[in-house]
Amino acid sequence: MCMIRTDLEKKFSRNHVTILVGETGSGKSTQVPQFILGLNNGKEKIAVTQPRRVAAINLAKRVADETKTTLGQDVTKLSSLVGYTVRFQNMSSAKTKIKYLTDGMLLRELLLRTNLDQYTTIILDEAHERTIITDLLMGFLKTLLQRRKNLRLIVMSATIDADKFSRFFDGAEVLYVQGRRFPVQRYYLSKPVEDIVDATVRTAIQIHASEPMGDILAFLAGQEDIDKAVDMLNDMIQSLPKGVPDLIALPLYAALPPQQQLKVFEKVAGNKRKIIIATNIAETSLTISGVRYVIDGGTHKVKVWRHDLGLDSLLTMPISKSNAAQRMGRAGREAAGKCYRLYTETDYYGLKSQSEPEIERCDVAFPILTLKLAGVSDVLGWNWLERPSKAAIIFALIRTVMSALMQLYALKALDDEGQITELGKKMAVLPLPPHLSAVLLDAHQKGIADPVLDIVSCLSIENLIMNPHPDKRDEVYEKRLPFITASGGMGDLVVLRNYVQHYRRLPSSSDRKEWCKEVYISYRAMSNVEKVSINQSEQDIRNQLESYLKAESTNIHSEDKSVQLSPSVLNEQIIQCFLTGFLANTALSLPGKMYRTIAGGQTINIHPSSSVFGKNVDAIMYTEYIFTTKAYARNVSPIDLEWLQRIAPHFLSRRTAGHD
DNA sequence: TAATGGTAG
Repeated sequence: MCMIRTDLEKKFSRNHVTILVGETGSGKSTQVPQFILGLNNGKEKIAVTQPRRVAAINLAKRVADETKTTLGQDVTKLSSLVGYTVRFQNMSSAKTKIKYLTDGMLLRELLLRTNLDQYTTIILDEAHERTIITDLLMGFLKTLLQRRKNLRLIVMSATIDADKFSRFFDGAEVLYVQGRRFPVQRYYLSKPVEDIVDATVRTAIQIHASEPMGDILAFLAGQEDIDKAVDMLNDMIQSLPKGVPDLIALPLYAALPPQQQLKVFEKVAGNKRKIIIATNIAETSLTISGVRYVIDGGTHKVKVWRHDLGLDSLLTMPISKSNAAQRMGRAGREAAGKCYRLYTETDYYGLKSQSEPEIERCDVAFPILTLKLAGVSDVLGWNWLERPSKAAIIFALIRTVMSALMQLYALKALDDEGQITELGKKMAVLPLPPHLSAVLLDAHQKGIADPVLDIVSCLSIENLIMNPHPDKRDEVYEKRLPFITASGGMGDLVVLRNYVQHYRRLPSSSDRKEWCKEVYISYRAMSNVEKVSINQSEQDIRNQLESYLKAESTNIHSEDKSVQLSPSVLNEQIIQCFLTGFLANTALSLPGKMYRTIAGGQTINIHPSSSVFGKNVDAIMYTEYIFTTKAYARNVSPIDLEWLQRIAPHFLSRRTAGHD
C-alpha cells in the first residue's frame, strides 16, 4: 500500500468516518483491520463486512494465517483473534477481535441489537458494488453514528463512488491506497460484430495461435451462449494443425454442477492452454489463477423489476465501464496481460460509468419491510444513499416504493396507516422474502409447518434444480418423472417436496450424492436445505427457519397436524398456505392453454418445464413469473376456485367482473 | 414444448 501505515493509523484514530479508496487486491481488506487493532492496545473490536460469503471466509482465513492464530469459536484458545460469521457458519466468539461477516449478517445484528455496541469499528468493504444491503447499512449507520460518538466507520470502495460516499457522510475524508497491479494492454474492434459467440470463438483461436502461453478468460452473458461457444471451440480444437498446443474449453456459470465448476481451477498439465467461458460470476465472485488474456463480450444479464407488471424480467444489457475495468483487471493479477474488448472504442466511451445500483432495479419489498421494522415511518424521505436529483429518479423511486408498500399491505404486514403489524414484524425477522414469510407463518398457525418448511427451504436456495445440457435432457427428465407422477397433478410445489422426502430417506451420503447427480439436483444446495448431520458451527436452512418458528410459538397454537392428514388433503392445505402469500400470482384459464392473471389481467403461459404444462386446469397459482420470449409462470400449482373464494372473496369477485 | 446474470439472510 502506498500510503504508509502510520499515516493511515493517524487518520483512522482521528476520523469518525473515513472513505478508503483502493482497487480490489490492494491488500486493504486484510491490512486495515490489523492496523485498527493496533490503535488501542488491542481493545478494538472490528466488524468487516463483505457482500459475499466466500470472501468473508477467505479473508478471515488469510488474516488468521498472517497473524498465526487459529480461527474460531473455541474460547479456550487465547489466540482466536480472527473469526467470521456467514449464514450457514459461525466461526466467531465473544472474544473475536476482528470479525469478517457478510453485510446481510451485520444488517441482522443491527436490527436485533440496534446499537452494535459489541463493535468499536465497522468497516464496510466493497461498498462500490452497491448491493441493496450495503446501501441499507450505510443509511442505518449514518443515523447510528449520531448516537454512538465513539464508533469508527471506514467505507472501503473502488474509485468510482468515493465522492458520493464522502458527501453522504457529511464530507468524510477520502484516503487513497494503491495496489500492486500489472499493466493490461487493451484492444478494441474496428467495427461492431453481429455474432458475439462467433467473435469470441475466433478471438480465442487467434490468441491461442499467436500469443505466448497463459490461460484465457472470456465473458459472455448467459448459459446458452456459453454452452454454444464451448461446443464450437471443442469442434475447432479437433482440426487444429499439428504442433499447436492443446486448448481446453470450459464453461463457468452458477447453475453449473459444483464438480464441473471446480474444473476451472485445475491446472492443465503439459503444453496446454485453458479457456474459460464464464458469466459475470468470474467478474467478482470467483478468481482463477493463471489468466493472462481476457475476452470481454461487453454484455451481461440484469434482473429488472417491472413494478408496473409486478414481475421480474431478465435482460441482456451492455456492461458499464466499471464492469469493463473489473473484467480487464482479471488479466493482470499475476503478470502483464491483454484484454480484447469485442466492441469498438467509441462504444466503450458510450457505456455508463457504472451499472445502476440494485436498489433502483429490484423489488424493494424486502428493504421497505426492513425499514419499517427499524421504526422508519417515512420510507420515501429516509436518508437513501441515492439522493435523487432528477425528477425521473424521484418518480421511479416513488412508484417502486408505492408498489412495494401495496404488496406488503396485501400480505397484511402493514396496516391501513402504513405501520408495521405484529405479523409484519414476524415476517421481517424471518430470513425469507416477505411472500414466503407469509406462507410459512400461515402454515405454522394451521399446524402444517413441517411439510411447508420442506418446500419453503427449497424455494429460498439458489440453483437447486439444475438445467441439463440439451444432450442429457431426456435422460434426466426420465429420472425425474416418477416424482412428477407421484405428485398426482398437484403441481410443482408438491413435486419439490417429493424430491426432499426422497433425499431424506436415502441411507447414506453417497446414495444422496448419486441420486442428486441422476436427477440433476445440486447436492451442495440440497445439503444446505437439510444437512443430515450438523456440526455445532453449522446450520441448514430448514433448521434455521424451524428455530425461528419455535421462538414464535409462545403465542401461537401449533401442534403438528400434518401427520394426521391424508396425502391429498395435506397437499391441498399446503397449496392453500401458499395462496396467502401468492394471491397476486394467480390466473384463470383462457381458451388455447393461455391464462389471464387475476390481479393485472395479463396473458401468461405455463412454462414448459412445469409439471402442469399441457394440463387442462381452471386456475393456477405460481411463485415465479418471468418474461423471456413470452410471459411465463414457473413453479405452478393448480388451484380450486373455491379456495380463492374462501381465502379472498373480495379479491376474486372484484377482479373477475366481466370475465366469462 | 422452452430455457434460468450474480449475490445475501
